[in-house]
Amino acid sequence: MASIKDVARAAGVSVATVSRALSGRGNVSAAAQAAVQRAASDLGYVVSSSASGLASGRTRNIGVLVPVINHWFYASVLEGICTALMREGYDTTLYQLTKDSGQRHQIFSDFLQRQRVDAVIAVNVELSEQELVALHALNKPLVGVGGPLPGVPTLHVDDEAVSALGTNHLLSLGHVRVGYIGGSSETDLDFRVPSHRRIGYERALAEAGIDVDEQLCVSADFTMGQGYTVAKQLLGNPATRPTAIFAASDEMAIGAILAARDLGLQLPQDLSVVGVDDHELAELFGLTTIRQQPHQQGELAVAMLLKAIRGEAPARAHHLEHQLIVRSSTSRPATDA
Amino acid sequence: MASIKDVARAAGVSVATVSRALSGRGNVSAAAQAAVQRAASDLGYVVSSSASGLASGRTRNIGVLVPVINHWFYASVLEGICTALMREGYDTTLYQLTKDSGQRHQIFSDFLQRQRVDAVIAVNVELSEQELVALHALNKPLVGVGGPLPGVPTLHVDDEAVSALGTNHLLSLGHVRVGYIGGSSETDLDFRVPSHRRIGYERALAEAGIDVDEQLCVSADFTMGQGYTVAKQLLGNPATRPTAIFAASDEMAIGAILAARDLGLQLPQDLSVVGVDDHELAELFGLTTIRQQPHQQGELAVAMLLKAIRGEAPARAHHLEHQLIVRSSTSRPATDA
DNA sequence: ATGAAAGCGCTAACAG
DNA sequence: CTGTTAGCGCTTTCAT
Repeated sequence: MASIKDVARAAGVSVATVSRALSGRGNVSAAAQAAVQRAASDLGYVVSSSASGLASGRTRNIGVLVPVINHWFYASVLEGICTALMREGYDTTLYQLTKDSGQRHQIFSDFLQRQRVDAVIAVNVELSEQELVALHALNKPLVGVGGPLPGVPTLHVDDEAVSALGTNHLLSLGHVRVGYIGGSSETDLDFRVPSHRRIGYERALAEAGIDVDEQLCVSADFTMGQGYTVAKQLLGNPATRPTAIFAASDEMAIGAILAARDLGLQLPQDLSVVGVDDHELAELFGLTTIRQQPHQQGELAVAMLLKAIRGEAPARAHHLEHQLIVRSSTSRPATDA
Repeated sequence: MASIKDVARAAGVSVATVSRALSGRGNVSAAAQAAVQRAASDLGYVVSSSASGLASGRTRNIGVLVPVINHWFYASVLEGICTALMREGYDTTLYQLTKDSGQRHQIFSDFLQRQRVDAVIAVNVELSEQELVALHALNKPLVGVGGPLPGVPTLHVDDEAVSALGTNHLLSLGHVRVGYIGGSSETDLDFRVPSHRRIGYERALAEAGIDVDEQLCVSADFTMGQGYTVAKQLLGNPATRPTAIFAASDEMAIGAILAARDLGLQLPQDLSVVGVDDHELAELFGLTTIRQQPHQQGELAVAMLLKAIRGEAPARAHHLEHQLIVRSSTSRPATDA
């Protein structure tokens, strides 16, 4: 394991010059720069993260907090983060923030305290007051993605606008009985998203002069399986069934499509469905949806964070773009004739 | 930020004793132990990873190499790894090994060289000879999950046995025309899995005295979308269509089920389908499958690695259990009458 | 069982 | 622009 001394010797300069040449901090003559570069690559020298971290206080490592990994949205954001960080020479250290309070406590009181990371990205995590305090007490740059976090600049789509758009798409096609599949109050606690989505849905209806029919609003946990289950309930009774459904996630929307098929309903003649996400499966099901781009959200979060680390800008919360993608799951309702 | 000196002072002992008490290395009297523990928690002291790493050479951090994150299998393994490592007080640092050769090179020549990790878990990554050499040159404990890696103890299911089991299930039901959806030669390079799965399929047929019909064997990329596409081809011609399909992943199997439905085929009367994984969606589709438990594979990999780190055991490659889960997607073929 | 002290490998004043 | 040097906070001999 070559050390900085070896490089200094080989390059015929002092260790300080090596440090400067390799880190790009401080002035180094072109000649020295070249000599160092050459010696370093000859020796296969790479700066030790521990030594550098100890001396400088900078680790070139970012902590990422996620509630679950095995889920399209989180995995996509994580990929974006990881890709962007790597490009900048940063490592990504992953902390899964489950429901287990012991584990959570350990993360905030040990893992994040041991100075392994320069900053933290929190993806859609819901924190207790205490946890939030602990996070801020780190005194490190923080960026949120997804759910808003008090005091933390956060990137997320405008959930209310998203669902208003989806609902309006259906209303504009002529649907009047528009169902809603959202998050349960339980998942509400984690995401804060469903309630905003619900509000957007209700707002769109109100603007169209339509009353909310509680019978048409059901809750699931954002998965395809639950989407299927609740949609079957919603669609089972031909007398009360909606002609269209707005689902707060593509996975639930696809569950609803499968339920409709199993009930013998044809899309879009008998039922229109709109989702949210533009999940990788949306196309396969011809699902009309509102696209959000989690991968890109991750990359953006990294960009914001690095700015903060470099002291360039006071990161600000930010609404991300969303876009209606119309496919074959929506059309005008069948005329009752 | 309290340092070890502060703790030493507060506990009335030397820094050496604090270090010993907190790390559990070396002998410490019960009294000193208690005093240190108390002082540390009073001060909210946590060992600095950089300082400890620099002094000891141990980082309490494990590097995980994955080809992609946004995929059920990888995300599940990763969750298992992350959970198990956290339980042991280790951090998880993620390296996504894409196809980009520049990025890959950077990972092996920089990221893994900077001594940030004590050991590496490689999940289903296919390495070049050079990369493999670089990995071994780290001289750190290594464990593989999924695809076998030369010279690295690896955990994985017996792919040949898995597909032989799936195929045999279909044969035992009386199917004779059994199709196969496997990986393409392109994905073969990454996984090495498809070829083993293909071999198991062929072995099962051979043992039943059935010749492989190349017309019935198609390739996809392990996704639902491609599974759908190739299955439509496979099932389109009623004269040549198989009565059963064995797919090398549940996602492809589900794609095949969707294709069959779109072609007006009833499962399991007109077509039986078997997958591999026991993906979270398998139940929704009533898919008969061979379960492998990636989350558990991740946990096991961690256990093996920690043993190696502690110098306890020479980790050995290992076949993991798999299990046939019979659901409603398989039955006897319809009698031609 | 405990303490003193020598590093671990690097960075960042500081002096020139 | 460059070199010297004092730490960064901890671990680990080596004594005692």
